[in-house]
Amino acid sequence: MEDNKYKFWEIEPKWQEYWNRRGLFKMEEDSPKEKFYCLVMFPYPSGTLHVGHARNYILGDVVVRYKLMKGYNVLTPMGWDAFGLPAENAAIKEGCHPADLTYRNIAAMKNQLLHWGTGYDWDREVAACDPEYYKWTQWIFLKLYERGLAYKKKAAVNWCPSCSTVLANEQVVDGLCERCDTPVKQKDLEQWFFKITDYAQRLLDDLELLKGWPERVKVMQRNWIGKSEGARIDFRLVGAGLKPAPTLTCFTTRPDTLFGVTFMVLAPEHPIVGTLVKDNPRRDEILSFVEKARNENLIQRSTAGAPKEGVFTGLHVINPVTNEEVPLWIANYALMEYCTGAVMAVPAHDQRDFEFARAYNLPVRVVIQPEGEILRPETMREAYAGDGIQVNSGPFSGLPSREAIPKIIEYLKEKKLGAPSTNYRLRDWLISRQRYWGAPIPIIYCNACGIVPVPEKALPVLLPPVKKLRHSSQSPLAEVEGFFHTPCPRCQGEARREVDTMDTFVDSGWYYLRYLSPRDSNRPFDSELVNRWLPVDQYIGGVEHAILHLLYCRFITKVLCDIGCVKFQEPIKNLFTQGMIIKDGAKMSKSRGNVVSPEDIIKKYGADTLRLYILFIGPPEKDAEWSDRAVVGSSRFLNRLWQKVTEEAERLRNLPKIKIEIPQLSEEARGLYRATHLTIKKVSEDIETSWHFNTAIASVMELFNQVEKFRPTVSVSEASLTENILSLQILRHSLESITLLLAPFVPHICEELWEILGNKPSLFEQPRPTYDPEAIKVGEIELVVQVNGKVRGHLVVPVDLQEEEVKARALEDENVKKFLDGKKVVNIILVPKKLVNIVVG
RNA sequence: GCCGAAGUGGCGGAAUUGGCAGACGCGCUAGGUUCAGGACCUAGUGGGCGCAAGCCCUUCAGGGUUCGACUCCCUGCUUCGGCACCA
Repeated sequence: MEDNKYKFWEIEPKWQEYWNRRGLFKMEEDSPKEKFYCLVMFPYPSGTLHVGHARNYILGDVVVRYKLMKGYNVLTPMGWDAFGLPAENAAIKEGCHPADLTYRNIAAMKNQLLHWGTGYDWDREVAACDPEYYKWTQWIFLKLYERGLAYKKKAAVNWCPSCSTVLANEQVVDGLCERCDTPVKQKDLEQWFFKITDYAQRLLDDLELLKGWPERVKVMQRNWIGKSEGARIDFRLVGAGLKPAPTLTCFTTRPDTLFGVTFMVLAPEHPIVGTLVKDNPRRDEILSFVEKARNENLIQRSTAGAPKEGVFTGLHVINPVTNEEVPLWIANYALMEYCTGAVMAVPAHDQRDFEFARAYNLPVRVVIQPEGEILRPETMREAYAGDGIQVNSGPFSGLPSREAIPKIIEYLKEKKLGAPSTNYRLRDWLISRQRYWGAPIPIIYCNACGIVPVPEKALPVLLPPVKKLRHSSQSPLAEVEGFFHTPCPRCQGEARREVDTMDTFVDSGWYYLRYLSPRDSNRPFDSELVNRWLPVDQYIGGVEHAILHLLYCRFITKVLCDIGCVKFQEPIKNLFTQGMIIKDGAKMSKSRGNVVSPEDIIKKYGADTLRLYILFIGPPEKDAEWSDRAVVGSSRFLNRLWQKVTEEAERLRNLPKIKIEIPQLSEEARGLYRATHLTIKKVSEDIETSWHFNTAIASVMELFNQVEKFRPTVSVSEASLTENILSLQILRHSLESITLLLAPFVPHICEELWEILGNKPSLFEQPRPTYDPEAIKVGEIELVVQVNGKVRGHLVVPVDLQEEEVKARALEDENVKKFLDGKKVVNIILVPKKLVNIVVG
């Protein structure tokens, strides 16, 4: 039966072409239907997509097709996160232009997506490296600049010597460059920043609004923002002979330990250090320590548990509440980036201070005594950071430490010695990159006018062609004279362009807005459309973007909202973070050589098998181990389904339509009808409530196993003609239901089978089946009978049988009786429709 | 160190207002079909005892609550992820 073969290689291109022709994935501009914006994280055009990426896009496609069948007006756009380092590095290596490489990769990856049957509105395609796109990335920079949210400062920045660029804090992992694992160095450079810290509190507060986000992502963002509440406390510096005596302010979350301060430490980078060493007899010692600490590898210096080192300044500060003079040190564990760079040290109650005190023989003073033990400085082996009762704390002695905190803050405030303060770990977003392949920062430096933003109408600042890219320690654009040489837009005098480009996270921070009017050359996005279509109803992507990308999107949206360009505070209503696909116990990567190519699977089994296996592999939010062998299971199932439908099609297609009346069905047909509707219910619930497509598919497989066993009534007698037709009708109903239920998962084969069964395409314009409550009603149910919690028998009873009668029948069961023999029935527990448990003593 | 998630057959995984543990699939075993290989079909498949009916054990370990625990509580172990000299 060669004809009956499941020819996926013919079917799949045919339907892909059909959907495209029919415009199935085009959003309808004016439609009374409810909108649904389904967004998948746009890929970086690296060259090829592996099955891990496929999971992302297939999940998105399932949602899109499901929503189409539910009658939504669906927006399903796709684009390319096309600027970035890898393309530039590859271009240097190959001696070509990154644009050529990028567009070649885009073409290849687009082709992949087409073959997976994932549906997008390709008319809305965007690429971040397209001048028509980055023009508006630059526009966003200008808007932030106008509001004082983009600023330039000299800062010690993270410098990757291998990528020869600055990295954002977020791109430094364990002191190493996120991309190439090179140890990151500190370098002082003039850099552009976005003032995301202004939005720290709002970014934190509004996490509450994100009901449709996974909890773990919100927790990660919360930790990243890192809010700490406490106080700023001023300590007067003495001994330097300076008048007036300068004040050193430190931040603490534990004002309750203030009476236990026995010294203070400054970060080596603290600006006051320069002043302190003047006329200081210890000058050389101090400067050599500072020099050493500043040159120390950032990884070592900023790792918990690293040895505490410092140098005494010879100077003292005054504890504002005790008026006691305590020594001032400079120590490697104090960080200039966090808050004021000065730390009041309480060795008894802070582990780092404790280690430092022990190393340099500084006093330890206990001011909080825990319940049930007495701390003695001489015998302490570590700091006690918990709660307790205040001791040696002047007027606050005797108070529980929790209660002392607000009282001490209040006291400081009254005496003008300090103030309540909130601090965040979040730093401003460093966006300057000394690289070529990114959006140029639209700024001009004029000798006369200073920093001048490029006028909006002069956008885009185009990336100039370059002859040959190479690795260098400065921005490639600094070598293109025709680029940086420019008249000042204000005075027309001689001026210079900024030669740095923007971090690519700026590009991806707003792309979801551009999709609504991707070809509009007059504005970045159409506010009216954007306000109608956003927030994004469903965003799908990898959890690796939980912090950076998603935080930046939220930030940019809030800024645009403040400017009045959009009317919503949060861009993403529902977020789904899918798990990784693991191979041989590790993440797929070219260097590991464990990449599974979707194309290989498609060639052998077809795109629908690929899709089915990826969806069946496990719950989509969890990581899953890829198994080449297990793929055949999905292929087998589709083949069996194909065989069954094509075999039955002949007699089902021309079946006279008779309304299904449950009472007229044979027992077998009624069973199948019921199973069909239970499956419809189960699949709908799995999709709606949990996205557990693996169990949805399993239940369809179960139903299909039952369909294969089903034998329609074939009787010759005139009287049973209706029964014959009805039983075939049920078979047809089951097969059609299976086709409709599976359609979002395996769309090609389902379209084909739908047509073979005598229906008109596209089945995505069909409503999804809903379950018939009548169909799943039953007259009899099976109960479990337990004795002392162990299953001893089963009981089939009418649903509405009286409780007493059910109990009586349970006691009659032969096997149950064996366990009751000679024992006393203490209790009988009856769970309606589930079980009877007989408790014996 | 802090925060979070998870631990169930040979494997991926099912089962949650606490109610038959192991659905579905892979693999494996036996049989059929096939010139052969593959594909396909039928039956079986957590461990132990038994001809069978059935019985005992089993959801990381140990305790607890309950008529009943993979599910809830406590203690511990392991794995993974995030943050980390953040004052």
